[in-house]
Amino acid sequence: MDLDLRKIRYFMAVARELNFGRAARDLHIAQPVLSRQIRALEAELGVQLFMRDRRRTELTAAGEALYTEAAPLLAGAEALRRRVGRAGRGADSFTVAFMPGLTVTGAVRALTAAHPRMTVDVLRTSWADQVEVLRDGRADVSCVRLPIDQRGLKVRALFDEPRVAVLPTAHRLACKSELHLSDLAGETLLQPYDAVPEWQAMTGDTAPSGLSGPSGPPAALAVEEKLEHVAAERGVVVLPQSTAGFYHRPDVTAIAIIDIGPSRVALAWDATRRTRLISEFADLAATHLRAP
Amino acid sequence: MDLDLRKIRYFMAVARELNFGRAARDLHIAQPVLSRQIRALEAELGVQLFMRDRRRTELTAAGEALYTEAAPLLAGAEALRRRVGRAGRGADSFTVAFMPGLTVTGAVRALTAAHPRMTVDVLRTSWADQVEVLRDGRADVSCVRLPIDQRGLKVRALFDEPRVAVLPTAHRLACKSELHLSDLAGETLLQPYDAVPEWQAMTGDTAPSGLSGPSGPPAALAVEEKLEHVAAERGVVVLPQSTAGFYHRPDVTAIAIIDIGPSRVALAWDATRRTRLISEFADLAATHLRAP
DNA sequence: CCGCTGTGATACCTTCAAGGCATCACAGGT
DNA sequence: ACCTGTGATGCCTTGAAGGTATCACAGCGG
Repeated sequence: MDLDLRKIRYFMAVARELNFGRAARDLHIAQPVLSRQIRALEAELGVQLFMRDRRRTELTAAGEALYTEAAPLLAGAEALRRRVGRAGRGADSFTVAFMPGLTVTGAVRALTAAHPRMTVDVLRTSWADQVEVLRDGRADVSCVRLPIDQRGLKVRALFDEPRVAVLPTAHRLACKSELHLSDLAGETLLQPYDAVPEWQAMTGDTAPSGLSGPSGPPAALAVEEKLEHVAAERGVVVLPQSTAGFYHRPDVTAIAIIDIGPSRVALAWDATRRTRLISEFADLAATHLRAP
Repeated sequence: MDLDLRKIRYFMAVARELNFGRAARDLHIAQPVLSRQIRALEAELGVQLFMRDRRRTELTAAGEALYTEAAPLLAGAEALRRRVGRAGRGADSFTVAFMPGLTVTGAVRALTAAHPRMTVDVLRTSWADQVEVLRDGRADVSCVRLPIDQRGLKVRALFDEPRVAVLPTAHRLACKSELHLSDLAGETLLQPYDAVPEWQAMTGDTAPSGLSGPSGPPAALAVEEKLEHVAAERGVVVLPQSTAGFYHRPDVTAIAIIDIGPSRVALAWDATRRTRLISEFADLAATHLRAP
């Protein structure tokens, strides 16, 4: 009758690993159990999900469909449990997530003033988190930097801000008041190429999403770590102005790049949620959040 | 670990009925089973969902939260199963839903031409269905008449069209070429007031959503039924021009109302879905679907 | 006051699905 | 020929979900 979220979660593990044994270990169950559960799921859906070939396991078309569509369902279930738990703890609360460098205080203050009996929480996110917190219910709205995967979300643009290059203070360019992107030719970019599309156009570099430099550190670094690498003269990073301005250390310098697309900051929320408080906060954010 | 959709469905039944016995009968299970399942759900969520009072059953705040948030989750599960089933049947297909009176042929033709190997289905909806089909996966896009509940959906406006009054052909106004809303003062409106907001402003009538007239027939009539009532001179209805034009019968006449807000037609789709085909169809719809 | 009715909860049993362990069947490599 | 890694089968145990019978209690009518 109802489909079983446990089985769906099992399926997701197998689809990720494409290997029943490893997936079973990840799930902390025995492999035969997993085999049977997947067969049961296939029977229940009336559809074959995997092509098992004694030697390798592959997704069928139906399996692909399930793999892409099931993630939001599981996230939705998690979000539901979080929100109900919060409602049960009696707290009429509202959580605003934000990326480091963005300041949501003004809008949060205004919301608190409008609803004195409500608890307004804030939650710091990272690049990886900024949308996730909406899908799993940890936050009601999230102040994000575009681009994001907008599926399942409503997004409202707040403001644009210039992007800056962060250089070692000792760098030959560090004394300039502004830069063109071409000034950076030959520098090593310490971040995934797709974070700065113009870089790719300039250098022709198309490595998927690793860091440049042959032995570069792994991707998805925290901003603090990136700055550490810059200070060590291992390369440069390009950041939104407010992000770079948020961390100040004497050994690195941020300089505006004038011929590069701006970074856009937006407010995002779950498209299925109630609208009252969220749209109220969106209005407040639009008036209180501006480029620095 | 994972929450159990069966229990959620049981909860929804109890929350609807606010009575364990009746809910159990609706679910075709015994009442003690339902009591235990709800208690188990409460234990699992760590939250009380109902205030049981020997005499009546009421939702707690957490229960309210669950009641409003669980519906999209259950619909999403249903949609998932539908889509996977369809993918399993091998058909790479795309389903376009539409309200009666709207003609989607042009856009469907264009999509078929662009993807000759894909099956493009169409699905007729009603006012009650037009959004439901998206939430439960019966359609990929739906050509709707606004306003709709936009939660969980993306919406793109297509065109506006005038609204007409449908009168008995024998009516004193049936020979006019156009009407003002005030011409209809004193007529009986055979549809929910909120379908025509201006009517409410004109007459001061504020009955919630029943039909006017003391012994009016029940709400949510099909268009054909409304026309039948009009022909029987029991009152008038206000419809979008294309809806009225779609059904022609000699005993009723449609006349444009010139001082009333237009009816807006839009394309809507599930906000969580993949975007490729949908946005392609949205572009086709924007160019091919126009006011008649 | 007593008994009737409708409410949800409890007790006890049965069935079946989910879990574990041991083992099999088979494809590739050494 | 043997070993290794793969997923599938067989058999057992446990626990959850289902059922029936019954209880405890609030309200109502006589």
